[in-house]
Order: sequence, then C-alpha cells, then structure tokens
Amino acid sequence: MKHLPHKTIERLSQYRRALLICLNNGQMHIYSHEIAKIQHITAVQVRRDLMLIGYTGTLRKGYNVKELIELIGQIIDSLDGINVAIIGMGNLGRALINYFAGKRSHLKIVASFDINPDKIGNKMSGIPCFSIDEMEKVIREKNIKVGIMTVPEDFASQTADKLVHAGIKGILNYTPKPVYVPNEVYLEEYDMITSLEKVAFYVKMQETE
Amino acid sequence: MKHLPHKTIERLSQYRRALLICLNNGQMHIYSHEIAKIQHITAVQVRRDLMLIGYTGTLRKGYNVKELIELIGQIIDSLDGINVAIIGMGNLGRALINYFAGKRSHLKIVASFDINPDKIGNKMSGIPCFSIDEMEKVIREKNIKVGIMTVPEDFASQTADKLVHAGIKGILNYTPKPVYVPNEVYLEEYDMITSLEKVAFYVKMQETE
DNA sequence: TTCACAATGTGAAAATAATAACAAAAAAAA
DNA sequence: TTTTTTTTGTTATTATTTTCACATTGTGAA
Ligand SMILES: NC(=O)c1ccc[n+]([C@@H]2O[C@H](COP(=O)([O-])OP(=O)(O)OC[C@H]3O[C@@H](n4cnc5c(N)ncnc54)[C@H](O)[C@@H]3O)[C@@H](O)[C@H]2O)c1
Ligand SMILES: NC(=O)c1ccc[n+]([C@@H]2O[C@H](COP(=O)([O-])OP(=O)(O)OC[C@H]3O[C@@H](n4cnc5c(N)ncnc54)[C@H](O)[C@@H]3O)[C@@H](O)[C@H]2O)c1
Repeated sequence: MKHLPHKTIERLSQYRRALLICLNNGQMHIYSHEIAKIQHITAVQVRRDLMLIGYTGTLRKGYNVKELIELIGQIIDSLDGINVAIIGMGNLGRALINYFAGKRSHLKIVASFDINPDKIGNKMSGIPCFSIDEMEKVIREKNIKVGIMTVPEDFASQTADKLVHAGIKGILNYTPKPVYVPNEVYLEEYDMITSLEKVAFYVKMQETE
Repeated sequence: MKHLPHKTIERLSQYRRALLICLNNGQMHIYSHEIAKIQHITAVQVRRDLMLIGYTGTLRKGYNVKELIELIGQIIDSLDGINVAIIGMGNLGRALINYFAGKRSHLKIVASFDINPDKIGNKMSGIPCFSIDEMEKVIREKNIKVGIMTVPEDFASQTADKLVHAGIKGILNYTPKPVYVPNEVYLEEYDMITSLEKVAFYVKMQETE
C-alpha cells in the first residue's frame, strides 16, 4: 500500500465508527452495501477503499467486522496512541472535551489550556486546565502531538505560533480565522459557517431550479 | 454559469469571510495570491473559481473587495435569507447558538428545540427554545428551512425524521450518527472525530516516514 | 447436478478537481 | 519611448477520485 487518498482516510475513520456500532449489536459480518448505506456512498466505493488497504472479505458473507476494525486501526492509529490538547476552554472547548472524554480511544485528551484564571487549575471532565503560559512545558512533558484550537479568533494566529513553537505536530483549527504553520505541521481547518452556508446554498438551488 | 463544483461553493464562502475581514480593515482591493495565501491554496485556484462565477478583476489592481463580496452573496445567498433552527440545546447547541447569534448574516437562527423542560421557554442568546413537540408547528410558522442537529446520537434518526416531516429543506448533522433523509432534503454530516483522526493519521505518517 | 443469485474484486472509463502554461494588458521602470 | 514587471483570464494538461462493467466464486434452489 503506497499511498491512500485523503478521502479514503476520512472514510476509513467513518467505516470504523459504523463497524463499532455493528460489533456492539453483535453483528459479526457486514456487506459492502450495508456500510455504503450508512455512509451515504456507493458499495463500489467501499470495496475500492478496502481494496486499497488490502482487506479481503468473504464472498457472499461480506467483511468480518472485528477483523476490519482491527485492520483500520493498524492503518490509521498510532501504535501507542496520540496525546491531544484543547486550547481555549470556552463553549466550544468545553463541549468538545465533554464529548471526547467519555470515549475510550487511541486519541487521548490529556490537557487543556486557557488564559482565564478562573479556569486554570480546575478539571473539566477529568482533564486538567493549565495556563497558556505553561503550554510549551506541558506539551513537551506530556508528549502532546495534536492541538485543537478553540480560542477566540483574534488569538488564533498567536496560539498557532505557540503550538508550533512547543513542537506540536498537528493542529485542528475550529477558529474561523485561517492560521499559518510550517510545512511539517499538519493543519486541518474547519469552519461551521462554511458548512451551514453550503447547506443553505443547495437548499436555495433546489428551490429555484 | 451552469454548475459550480462543490469545492468551489465551499471556497466561495471562505473567500467571503476573508474579504469581509479585509473590508473591515479598509482594504479596497485584493490580489488572487493574497486570497490564496489566507486559504492555503494557490492563486490559480482562486482565479479559476472567480472565473467560474464570472467575476473579473482589474489587471494589476486585483479584485474589488466590496464588489466581490456582493457577487458571492448573490450566488450563494438566498434573496431573503434563510431561517435556521438548532435542535438540541446541550453543550454543542449552546456553543453554536452563541457563536452564530452575534453574526449578522443572511442565515438567521430563529428557534431552538429541546426535550428538557428546564430549557423550554427560555431564551439563549436571544433565541427562544421550544419543546420538540412543537417543532413541526414552529418550523412551518417561522418558515425554517435548515436544521442543525445537536441532539444526543441516540435521538439522531428520529430527530431527522421529524425535521423531514416538518418540511425542512436542509440538515446539518453534528451528531456522529449518520441519518437517512429523502433525496430532496440536502444533508451535510460532520464528525469531529473524523477530523481529529485524520490529523492524527497524517501526524503518524510524518513520524514514520 | 445445474442454474440462478448475490456478493466480492478490479481494470477501464468517466467525472471531478487542481495545476501548469501562457497570452494579454496595465503599470512601472529604464 | 521602450522594456520589464506584475497580475489577470483562460486553455490545455495532469492528477485524483468515483463509477462502470464485468469476471469470479461460493451458496442455495430446482
Ligand atoms: N461556539 C461555536 O459553536 C463555535 C463554532 C465555530 C467556531 N467557533 C470558534 O471557536 C472559538 C471558540 O468559540 P467559543 O464559543 O468557545 O468562545 P468562548 O469565548 O466561549 O471561549 C474562548 C475561550 O478561550 C479562552 N482564551 C481567550 N484567549 C486565550 C488565549 N490567548 N489562550 C488560551 N485561551 C484563551 C477564553 O478564556 C475562553 O475560555 C472562536 O474562535 C469561535 O469563533 C465557535
Ligand atoms: N460536544 C461536542 O463537542 C460534540 C462534538 C461532536 C459531536 N457532538 C455530538 O453532538 C450531539 C450533542 O452533543 P452535546 O455535547 O451538546 O450533548 P448534550 O447531552 O450536552 O446535549 C444534548 C441536548 O439535546 C437535548 N435532547 C435530548 N433528546 C432530545 C430530543 N429527542 N429532541 C430534542 N432535544 C433533545 C438534551 O436535553 C440536551 O440539551 C451529540 O450527538 C454529540 O455526539 C458533540
């Protein structure tokens, strides 16, 4: 396997989520068209993705749920998990930490950071909140690789700079403000307004067509 | 203009955000490479997108910020705005309503819904919260076209069904549970875990290569 | 056994998206 | 004035992603 398409990576993560639910329901095998239906894509697409990761199902029985979860894990997860931090314990930061904390996963949120003294020193969902001034130290000590940015947008750039300086390897930016990072830091930006405007656009399309 | 690529729609929304910031700073013109830099893409890509929407800049002066904002609005916005509702006033729902309420936009959040009696009847950021039982009525009365789903994932399917039944035209699903809607309802699903796992994957890649 | 069916796996084609290459023209410099 | 530079606009090209089409094969029914 030389190189997986970006889109395939995203879908593998989604397949796994669906598969975990199946496993929970005691389902041992699943067909490509079942996975496809859950994800609103075609069965061929699923089979192609699985082909790319070299997984082979059983004819007429479909794919072994457990095996496939295992294999996807081998491909997309790091061997010893990855430590994650959230920067900015406001509404969104709290929502996220709350949401992730429950999940047992190879992605471990191990710290959060804020500038507000009321928040520093407390725990949210069991995760300690540190001062932004300690960020570099804590990131290095706790071997944090990925940072989720949920600070006010005016602080986006400087927060990204600090993260980079602290040696972070990947940033997920939920701020609507695009930031700049060196090439070796992987950056993913997501903007809720874009999603909402996209939905609105297609709604408008359908109405006027 | 016959048909705009999906990706172009997303980028137009993002260009506009960047342009609005420029306008605020008093910048009257902008070059394609400036827009490109903000969005981490190439200048050609920007020019191509603008070509697709039929906008023409001024040679050596770049694009007129105000005009371009205007044009993008004509393309992606509905004439009289679109009314939006948030379903599920939990952590994420509150974060979102808080975030959007400030913004003046053609997308107006006009209602929220919850099942919890403590929340029903109150206002959050000035937006009234109704009982989920009133949803169909309120959606029709207020002419709500788009619903943002932030209910617990176990309620995702039934909430989507209710929305569809109430005549909603587009759904933005922040629940990790994929839902099914009829073809004429536009559905966008976003899963934060996918984004985070994607970042983690590329971080791992870079480390092991 | 033979046939029909239901699934996987994959090469080839099509569709979609991004990039390269370059002409044109306005402005600045020489 | 002429040349150089800079930037847009667009065609052609390349790359990526998705879909089509179909060979293959295990299973169960006739
Ligand atoms: N709330 C949403 O649904 C939503 C949606 C999309 C995007 N966003 C974006 O996410 C970001 C956070 O949104 P929010 O609603 O949670 O805002 P918020 O104001 O509730 O939270 C911001 C938090 O960051 C902290 N902070 C401020 N400066 C800081 C700094 N320099 N370093 C570290 N922490 C700092 C604040 O103390 C606060 O706790 C914003 O940029 C917002 O635009 C929010
Ligand atoms: N919090 C996050 O950062 C985050 C991130 C990604 C996805 N999500 C997803 O978003 C959803 C909401 O997350 P949250 O953290 O806000 O959860 P939450 O439990 O804080 O909020 C859920 C809200 O929905 C209400 N609710 C319950 N049943 C309902 C129903 N049938 N109809 C209407 N309202 C109902 C509850 O009263 C509550 O107010 C979940 O599905 C979660 O998985 C959350």
